[in-house]
Amino acid sequence: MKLTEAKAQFISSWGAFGTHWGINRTMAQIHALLLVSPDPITQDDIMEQLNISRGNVNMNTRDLIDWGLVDRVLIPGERKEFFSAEKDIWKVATQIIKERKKRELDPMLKLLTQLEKIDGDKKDAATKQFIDTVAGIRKFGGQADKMLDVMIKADESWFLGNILKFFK
Amino acid sequence: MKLTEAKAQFISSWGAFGTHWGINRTMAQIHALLLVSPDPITQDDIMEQLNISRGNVNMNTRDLIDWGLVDRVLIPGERKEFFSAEKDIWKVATQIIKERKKRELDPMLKLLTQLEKIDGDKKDAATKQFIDTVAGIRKFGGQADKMLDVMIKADESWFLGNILKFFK
DNA sequence: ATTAGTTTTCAATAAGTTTTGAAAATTCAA
DNA sequence: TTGAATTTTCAAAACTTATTGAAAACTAAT
Repeated sequence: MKLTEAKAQFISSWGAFGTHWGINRTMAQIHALLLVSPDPITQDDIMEQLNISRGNVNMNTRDLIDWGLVDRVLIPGERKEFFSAEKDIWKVATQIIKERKKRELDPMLKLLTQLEKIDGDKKDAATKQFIDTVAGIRKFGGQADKMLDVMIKADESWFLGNILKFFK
Repeated sequence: MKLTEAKAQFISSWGAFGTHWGINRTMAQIHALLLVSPDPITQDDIMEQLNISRGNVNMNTRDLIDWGLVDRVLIPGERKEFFSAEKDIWKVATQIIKERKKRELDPMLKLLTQLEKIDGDKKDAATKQFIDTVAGIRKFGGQADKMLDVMIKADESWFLGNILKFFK
């Protein structure tokens, strides 16, 4: 397989992969393109390589920047803005975990804590079932939350070194 | 807050939550409804409680069954089919992990392994960058894969007990 | 201050996904 | 068998989300 073909394959698969994770196809493709580009590239480069409109590139690069996965780069003497992606996959992963935790897990845990406080007879089967289910999810979520916090703070080599010992 | 209100809130939030994870709103809502129902319920119950069509209930319960999250239950003397969800959240989580690993992670790792084998001059910046990026993702994915395998096989109390010691 | 280059916005539209509902298929009891 | 109850299917419709492209806003050089 040649480089050009491999890049196209990677970009397309990364895009499809992203859709399973609530990330839109184009955003994931732009991210993939930046991941395999050795140097920063412009809006026009992205438009041309992925065959998408300027507006689309603009919106999706902005989202990628909000996610902390892409940076604007200013190149001296150049009028246009350039974009580059963090290429260390550990940093990419921890950044995504950090954001999704903040946007999804934390609010869900807050809600579950509220829902556990319902008034009602704890002897009633429906009430008991509800409280048990909600409490179970909340406890599990709380453990996941703690675990992810440690992951975010950890350093890759420490983490992988230890996780392998743990999961011997 | 009263039970009915809390259930509605839970179902609606679980549905919204699901959309961030590539699961459609209705499927997540049906799952939520089953999670908080003490006894198995029928298609008609689901239709009525969530205000959705028979076809929709049918398709989404089938998907939930494919995911291994919901079971058909036969109640002696009843003509209709009943549905019930696994309520142990650890089992729910490991089941989801197992399925997503099979459907997404495993094929992605297979592809990345292929892409690393491209022909081309390893001295060329673009080629080198590509191979490095792909190899980085593949290695990281491989570790995640191993870790998830252990989780799937583990028992909840063992896992949470140890993970807390690990992440002291 | 003007202008050419560049980025951003956003209403219109296109594309994609979910839902409906009625017909077809299936199941089961008599 | 027959037929009533139930489940399944799937084309059409409704809804949701993503994309375009042209106008507006911004930026920097002259």
